[in-house]
Amino acid sequence: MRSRRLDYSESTRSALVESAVELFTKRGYAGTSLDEIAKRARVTKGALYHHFSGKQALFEAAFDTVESQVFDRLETIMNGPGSPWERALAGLRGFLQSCLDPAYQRIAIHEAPVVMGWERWREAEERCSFGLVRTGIQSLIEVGEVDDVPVDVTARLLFGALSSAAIEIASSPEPKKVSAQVEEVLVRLLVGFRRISPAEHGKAS
Amino acid sequence: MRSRRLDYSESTRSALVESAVELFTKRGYAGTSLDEIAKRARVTKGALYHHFSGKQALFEAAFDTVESQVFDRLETIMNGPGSPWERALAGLRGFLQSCLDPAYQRIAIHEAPVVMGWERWREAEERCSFGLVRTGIQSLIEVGEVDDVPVDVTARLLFGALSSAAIEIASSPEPKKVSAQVEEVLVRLLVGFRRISPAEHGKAS
DNA sequence: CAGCCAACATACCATGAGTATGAAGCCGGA
DNA sequence: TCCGGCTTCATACTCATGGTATGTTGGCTG
Repeated sequence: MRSRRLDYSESTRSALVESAVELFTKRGYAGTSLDEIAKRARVTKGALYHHFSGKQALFEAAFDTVESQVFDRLETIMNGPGSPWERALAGLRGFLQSCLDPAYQRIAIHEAPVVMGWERWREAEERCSFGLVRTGIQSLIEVGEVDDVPVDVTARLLFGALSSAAIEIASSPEPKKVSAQVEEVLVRLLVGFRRISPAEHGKAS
Repeated sequence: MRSRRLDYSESTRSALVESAVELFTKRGYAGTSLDEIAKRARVTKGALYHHFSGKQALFEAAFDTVESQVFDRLETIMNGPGSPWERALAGLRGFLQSCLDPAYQRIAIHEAPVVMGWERWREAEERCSFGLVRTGIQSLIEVGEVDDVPVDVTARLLFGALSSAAIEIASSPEPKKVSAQVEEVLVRLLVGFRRISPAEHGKAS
């Protein structure tokens, strides 16, 4: 039988992470103090340091939560129905949508590479959103929809473009308009990579 | 006649900026202390705070120097000889080359958006590298080489892709190979945007 | 129910950004 | 040439904050 203490423990831990996500999103990593995070979770710094080895570790926990949320969502899209091409387009829209979440944007896209270090961030992303972009391109190539381009590099380029675009969208006064433009350009871009005859385009997009 | 004091003053100021560039590049913004920067410039924190209002201001000064270096280089390329298409490709290579500089990479690309805030970074980039990408695309459209895509968004996408690619290149064990792949994919991408007949491709690339 | 240990709280230390004040030397004017 | 002022910097602090060391409480286990 599950111990009562473990329930409590896990509860405070998740409260800390949740608090961290909110505050890191609002004021950034450097701008938020551990006392503040602990206070918002209604515990003290002692509890925080019991559950996490330090500020970085807490940030990575926050990163994991926001990242996994987006990942779950995109995974269902990418493994959903439709042709690889359609799923790729749907995934693209899904990613742009996800990037509108302030938490994902600031924590996972903006600050994570700086706070965690680029190498570690890259590693984590490999198993998450970036990994999906990668496999998406991979499958498009395998099915023959797209020419045989270097997968890693192409995925990196696309991911970078998507991230920038997402921030542009979020910080724009007219997100809807910019979002539509981004989609237009991206589709145009992907179509440029296609092998299939132009007759297919209307059907896919 | 130029005062002697002004010479001294400017000298220490530039020494501080130079020191800041080196240390920020090596250990990042959060990882370097002002005492360290001042010590390397053979002055004390008092001098530092006389010339700059704080750590952020010093960072922005460092940002400006590395950014302007790259800008100067790219500007001569973009305003150089050749067709808009050729100059665009040359500028592209120039940018990738510039991104291999650790200082530009860490300060201007990685940390600046976080330290300065994305809005301010965007503003600064508008007048620098990003501005060049923008005007490059603009002129390609005007000449009729490229379809009439939304300039702002396309520039943002391309710039994001380029930045990511540059980091990928720099942190790769085989930079040459990755760099070549990036160029391949990018050219492929730009060609997808072209209107002109495929016969022109060989000449341009 | 005894005592042990996880789960915290409290009190402390060290570092580093920012500030207040002081000294030193260049510059212009008498 | 000498003097007042002002720029340029140095020294000595304060304060916020990440991290640590130690104390305390309450559930669980034999």
